[in-house]
Amino acid sequence: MPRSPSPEVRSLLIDRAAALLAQREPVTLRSLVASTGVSTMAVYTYFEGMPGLWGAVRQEGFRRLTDRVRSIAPHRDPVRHLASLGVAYVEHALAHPNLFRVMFDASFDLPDPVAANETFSHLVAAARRSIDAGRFSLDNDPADIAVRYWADGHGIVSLAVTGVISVADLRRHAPAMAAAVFIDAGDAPEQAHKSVRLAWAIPKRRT
Amino acid sequence: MPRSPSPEVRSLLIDRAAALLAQREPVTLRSLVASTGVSTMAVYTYFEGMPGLWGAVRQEGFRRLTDRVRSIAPHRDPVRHLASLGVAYVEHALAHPNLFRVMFDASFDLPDPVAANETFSHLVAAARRSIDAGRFSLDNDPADIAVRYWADGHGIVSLAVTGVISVADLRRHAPAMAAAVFIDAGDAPEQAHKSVRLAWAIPKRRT
DNA sequence: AAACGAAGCATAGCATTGCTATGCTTCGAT
DNA sequence: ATCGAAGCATAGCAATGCTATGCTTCGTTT
Repeated sequence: MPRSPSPEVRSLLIDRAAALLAQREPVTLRSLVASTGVSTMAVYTYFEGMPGLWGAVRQEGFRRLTDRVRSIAPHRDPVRHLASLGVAYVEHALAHPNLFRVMFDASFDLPDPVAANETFSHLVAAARRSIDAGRFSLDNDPADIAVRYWADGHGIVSLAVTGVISVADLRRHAPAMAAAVFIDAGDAPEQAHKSVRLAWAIPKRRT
Repeated sequence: MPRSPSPEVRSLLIDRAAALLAQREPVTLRSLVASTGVSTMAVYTYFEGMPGLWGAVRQEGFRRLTDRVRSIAPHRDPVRHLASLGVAYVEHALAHPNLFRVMFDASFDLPDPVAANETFSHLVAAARRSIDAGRFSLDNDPADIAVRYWADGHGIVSLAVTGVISVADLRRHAPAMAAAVFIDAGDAPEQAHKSVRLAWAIPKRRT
């Protein structure tokens, strides 16, 4: 049998790619392996080439987002919890803007729909709890609310990450937009605004 | 004095880049000039390199969007007009998905904030008319409504273009999301839904 | 009208990119 | 102890964006 592959090398390369990305340095085959001790062939052994590496980096981005989302303790106010998920999404994108771009870079033909699924399922679950708690109307499909809420946050974040609007505008508009989605889902305006305000007031991680 | 530069070559290259993009073929320096009769140096004469070309392609994308937006005759119902602008945005992105991606590709350090301004000003104007007509609350800032409406549409379109959601889901959610923004701005729910429904019912251009 | 010269731009060659070919090394199975 | 499949280092390939160089063009000048 062969020499066993070391998962360490794999995550080493992914981490280095993420680091280069964060430093705004070009992520090339040779810059990746530089100062890692491994040769360029490792990228082909573990990722079958650069596109495969990008796919892995993308998954890593979703994994970090998922970690962040999982770290949010469910709140007794399900709408506040849902709002907190949106905060996590925004903070993740602002903390890792280049990683965020790679995550949604459509130049991959591998749509990799699984990567985002866990995050999405958290949204759906929170939406369902909000319905069950009587905050959202019973005729809502939790998945529909989740899609709209996601699209909502994704849009304002994307515009900020691409520089079309400022981060200050993002922070100004995002809470109001979230509240609008919740109100549209049937929540009472005052309750929606309160839940959103509390969710956004929590101090954010810098990671 | 020199040989005068020909704007024809400039737009020829931009159009060819857009065409390659639409055909999902790689846009490289040499593939650009192939079968155009000009040499690779033309790209440096007119665009100072590939990044400059990408910037020009991006502007071209916004120019086409602006053309589409300008072609929308103002409606006596200002909210319906505003909704139609959103429809144009969605149809533009679906008709030219790769161009849409380049338009919002943040790998350019040139934010080129002017490019999107005309489209944005149309949104602001329609929002202002909606306020003046009494459809939206007087305490709204038209620019705020415009930003939120844009972010709203941009988000759902981006998720569709990157393959996270289907185009069918896009068409299902986009009208409801638009209506939610309008209702949040103060419009009566029934009127908002009616204006949106009529705007989306108009047959779309294929361009 | 003839000469000048600045700018367009065609050709050729450069460093860097992702990738492949090749062979050495490692290490579990027999 | 031997074999062989897999890891992986080295070297070299075509393609990329870019630069250097010089020819061509054509408005300006006298």
